[in-house]
Amino acid sequence: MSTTLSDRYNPQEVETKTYKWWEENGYFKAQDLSTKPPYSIILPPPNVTGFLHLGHALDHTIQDLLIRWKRMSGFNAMWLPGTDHAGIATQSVVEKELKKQGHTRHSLGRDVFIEKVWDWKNQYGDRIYNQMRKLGDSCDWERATFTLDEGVSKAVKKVFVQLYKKGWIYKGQRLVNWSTPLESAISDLEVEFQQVKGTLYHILYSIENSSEFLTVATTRPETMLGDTAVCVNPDDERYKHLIGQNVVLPLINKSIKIIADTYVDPKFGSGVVKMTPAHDFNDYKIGKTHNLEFINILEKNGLLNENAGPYKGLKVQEARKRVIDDLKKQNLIAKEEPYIHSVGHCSRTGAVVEPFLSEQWFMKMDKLAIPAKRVVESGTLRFEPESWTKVYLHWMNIIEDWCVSRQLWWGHQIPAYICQDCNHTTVSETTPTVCEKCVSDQIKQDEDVLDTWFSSALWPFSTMGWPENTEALKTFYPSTYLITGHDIIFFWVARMIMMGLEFKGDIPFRTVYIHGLVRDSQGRKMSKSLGNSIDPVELIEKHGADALRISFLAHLHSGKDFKFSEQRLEGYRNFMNKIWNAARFVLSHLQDFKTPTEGVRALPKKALLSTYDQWIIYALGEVEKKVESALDADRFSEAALALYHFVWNQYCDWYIEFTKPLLQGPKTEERETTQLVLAQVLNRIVRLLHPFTPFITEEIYQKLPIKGQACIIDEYPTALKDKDFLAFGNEEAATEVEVVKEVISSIRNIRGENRISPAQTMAVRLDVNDDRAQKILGANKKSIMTLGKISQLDIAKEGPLAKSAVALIHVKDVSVKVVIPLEGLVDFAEEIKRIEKTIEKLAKDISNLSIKLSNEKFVKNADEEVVAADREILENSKKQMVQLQEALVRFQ
RNA sequence: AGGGAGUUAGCUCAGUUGGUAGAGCGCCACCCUUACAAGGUGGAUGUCGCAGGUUCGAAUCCUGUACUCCCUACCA
Repeated sequence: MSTTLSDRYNPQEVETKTYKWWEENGYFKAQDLSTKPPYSIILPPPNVTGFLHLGHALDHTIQDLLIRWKRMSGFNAMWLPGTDHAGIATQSVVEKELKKQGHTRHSLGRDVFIEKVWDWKNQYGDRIYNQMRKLGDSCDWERATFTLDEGVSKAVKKVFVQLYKKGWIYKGQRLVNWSTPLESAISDLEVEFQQVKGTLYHILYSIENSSEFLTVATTRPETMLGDTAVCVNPDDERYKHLIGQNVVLPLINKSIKIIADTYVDPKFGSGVVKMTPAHDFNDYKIGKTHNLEFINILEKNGLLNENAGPYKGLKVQEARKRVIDDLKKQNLIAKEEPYIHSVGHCSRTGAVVEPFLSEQWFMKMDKLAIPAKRVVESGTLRFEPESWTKVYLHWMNIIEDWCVSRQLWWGHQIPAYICQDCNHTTVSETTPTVCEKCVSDQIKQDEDVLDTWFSSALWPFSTMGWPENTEALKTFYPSTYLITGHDIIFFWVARMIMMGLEFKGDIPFRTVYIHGLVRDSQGRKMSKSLGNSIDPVELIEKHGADALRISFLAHLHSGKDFKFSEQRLEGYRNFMNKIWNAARFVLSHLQDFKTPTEGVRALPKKALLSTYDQWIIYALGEVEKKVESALDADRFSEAALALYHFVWNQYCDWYIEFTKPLLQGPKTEERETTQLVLAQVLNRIVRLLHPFTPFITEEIYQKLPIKGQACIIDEYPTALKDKDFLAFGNEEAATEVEVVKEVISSIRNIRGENRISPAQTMAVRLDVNDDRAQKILGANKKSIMTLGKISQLDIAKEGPLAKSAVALIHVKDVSVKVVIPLEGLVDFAEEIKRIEKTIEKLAKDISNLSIKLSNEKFVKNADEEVVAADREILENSKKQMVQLQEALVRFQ
C-alpha cells in the first residue's frame, strides 16, 4: 500500500470509495443478539418524496456522530433508517406527474392510482438513502423500513383496533381544516398562515320587531349564509337588553338569536360577532356550548351547497362578491375597510383552508397523555436541552383529540368496514367477510386513510417487528436517543411517547435531543419560495462531507437555531486540509520507521523521550478527557472544538515544528522514539476525530504505519483505555514547553511589532536567575533558535541592556527575561510605541489589582488561592513595569 | 393573548459550581520559511441590551425594563 497522500485533500475521490468499502465489509450492521451493550437510534423517517436538505444533514450528522462514537466504544450500535409514505406529499407528487399525462386519480380509480404511487416509490424511494450515503450515515441498511411495509401495516391495524375497542378511537362530526383541492382534512401542521390583505365588511342585521340594526363585522361575508346566531359580551351595556331577542339574517331572511358569551371582546369592532358554527373554529366551540344549529354551506370540493340557497354552486370567492353586491343593493353594508389578517393555506396546494364540518375518526388523547406526562416529569425520559420539558408538558396539558382520518388514497386505509344493510361499523385487523352485527356480506371498507403521523407514532417499535416479541425489540427497545428538531415535538415525539407507553409499556427512547432548525445566514427559514435553500449534496461535492459535518458539530449549541454560513464551512474545509497535510508530513517522515509488532500498544522508551514528546502525550491525555466528558454531556461542539484546537494549535503549530530538527537529522534512537510518538498520536487523533469526520480519518488511518483493520471499528480513545501510552505524558514537560513557547512568542512579537523582516538575522539573550530556567532554556536552545528565527542565542545570568527590547516571561515559578538588542536593526520609534502600549496595559492591571488587594474584605473572604494568584500577578506586573520603564528611558 | 428562548468584538457564536472577557470568520501589517497560501507570524477591536439589588467581587445569581426571535392560539 502506498504511504503517500496527494498534496491537497480531495474529498470526492475518497468519499464514495470509502463508503462503499465500509458497507461491503458490513461495518454498519448491528446484532440482534450480542454480548455488547446495546445502543440504538431510530432515524426520524424523511418523506419518501423528499430530497436531503440541510436540516436533515444536521440531524443525521448528530446521529451518525453518536452511533460511530458508541460503535467505536464497544457498543452494539444500531441505527435504523426508514422513510415515511407522507400521504399528502407523495400523493400530490404523483398526481402532478399524472396530470402531465392527462390523468387524474379519479380517472384512474383508486387501485390503479395506488399502483402508480408504488411505481413511483419503487423508482425514486431510494433517492434520499443515496444522499444519506454521501453524508456518511452509517445506518444498518438491512433494517431499513418504509411506513407502508407489511409489518408496519400490521402494527397500525392492531393499534387502531385495540384503541377502538377501548373506546379511544371514535368517529364523530367535527370541524376540521379542509383542503378543497385535495378534498381532504389536513392536519394543523399542514396549514400555513399567511398575512393577507382583505376587507372587513360591516354588515347591518336588523333587530326583529324593532327599527334598529346591529352591526357585525366580517372578512368572510359569504359565511353569513350559515349563521345561526349573533353573539355579544354579556356585560356589554349597549346590548344587554337585546340578549335573547332575535335578528333577521339578511338575504335569506331567517330569524336567528342574539346570544351572549364572554368570548366576545366588546372593544373590538362593534362588539357583535356573527356565529357560523359550521365554518369557524371559535364559532364552533360557542355553537357547542350554546347548542346552536350547525349549517354546512359547502360541498367537499369547496362549492356552495343547497344551504346557500341562490348562491348554490358558486365558488367561495364568487359567492363573497355576490353576497356583497346583494347587501349593497339593500344598503346593508355600513362600512368597508381594508384589513390585513392571517389566513390559513394548504401547504400542499396553496388553497385557502376552509373550516369544514365532516365525519372524521378521532383518537381520544387525555388518558394517553397522563403516563406520557409522568415519564417526563419523573425524569425517566429526558429532554436535552431540558427547557423543552416545559414546552412538552404545557402542550400535553392542553392536548385535544386527534383527527386521525384523511380523505386520501395513499396511506393506511382505516380497518373499519361499514355494513351497507344495517350501517354498523365492524373494526377488525383481518378483512371481515360479513358484518359482525347483522351478518350481511354487503360490507365496504371505510375509504379514508390514516394521518401519516399515526404510523409514525408507532415507529419506535413497529420498525422492530412489533407485535411479535422479536429479538430486535428485546435488545434495542427503548432506543437510546431520539434526535430531532423542535418543530415536531408535539406532532411526533409526544405521540411516540404515548403509543410506546400504551403498547410496549415502556418509553420509546431514553433521551430526546432537540436541535435547532437550520436557517440561512440572515436567520431566515430556508424555503423554496425565498430561494435561499441550499442543497447539502452540492455542498458536499464542493467542500466534502467531513467539512460539512464538523461545521455543524462545532457550532451546534443547546438546541438553538443554526445559522448556516458557507464561509464558516470553508473554514472547516481548511481544517480538513490541515489535517491532511499534517498526516502527509508525518507519513513522509515515517518512511524509514519500523512498525512495532505491538502496534497501537507499542510504548516508547521513557529515557529516549524528548520534552516535546512528553508534552504532546500529556496534552493528548487532556484532550481525551475533555472529549469524553463533552460527548457524555451532549456537548458536541465542545468536543469538536477541543479536537480542532489540539490538532491545529498543539500538534501542528508546535509539536510538528519541534520534531523537525530531529526528523531531519541522522538516525538515532531518539529520532525513532519521536517517530513512534508522532505515529501514535496521529493514530489517536484520527480515531478521536472519526465520528466527526469519518471519511478523511478512515483514509488517513489506512495509510498509517500503526493501525488496525478499520478506523470505523477501532477503539475510541479515552484517557482510561489509553492509560499505558498516556502514562508517558508529563506535566513538568508541559510547563517546560510552555516556557519555550512563551519565549519564542515574545521573540516573534518583538520582531513583528518592530517590523523586523524575517530575513534579518537577530541575536537574542535570555537572562535567568535560577538553575531550572537555565536548564530548560539550555535544553531547548535549538528549538528557540529555529522557531524564533534567530542567529545567535545566549543564556546568561544578567547582561547589559543598552538599546534592547525586553520582555519578561513567567510560567508557574519559572522566569525569563528576553533581551533583544535593537541597535542598528530598527527605528526606535516602533519599539517605544510597543513599550508604551505594554506599559499602558500593565498600569491598568496594576491599578485594578492593587485596589482589589488593598480591600480587606476581599483578602478576608476570597479563597486563599485566588488571593495568592492575584498577588503573584501583581508582583510580576510590577516587576515588568519597572523593567519597561527603564527600557523606555534607555531609548529616549 | 399564553408559552419558550435570546441580547457578549464588524459578523456568527462560546463562556459548566460568581474570581482581571474567548474562538472562528472578517480586518491591518509582514512573509511563497522544503506538510499545508485552503498556509505562517504578529497586531487591532468589547462600560458582556439598560436600570436596580445580593456579594469583598456579577457576563455569570435576583428583580424590573427595552428590544429581537420562535412556538401555540387569535385576528369577528
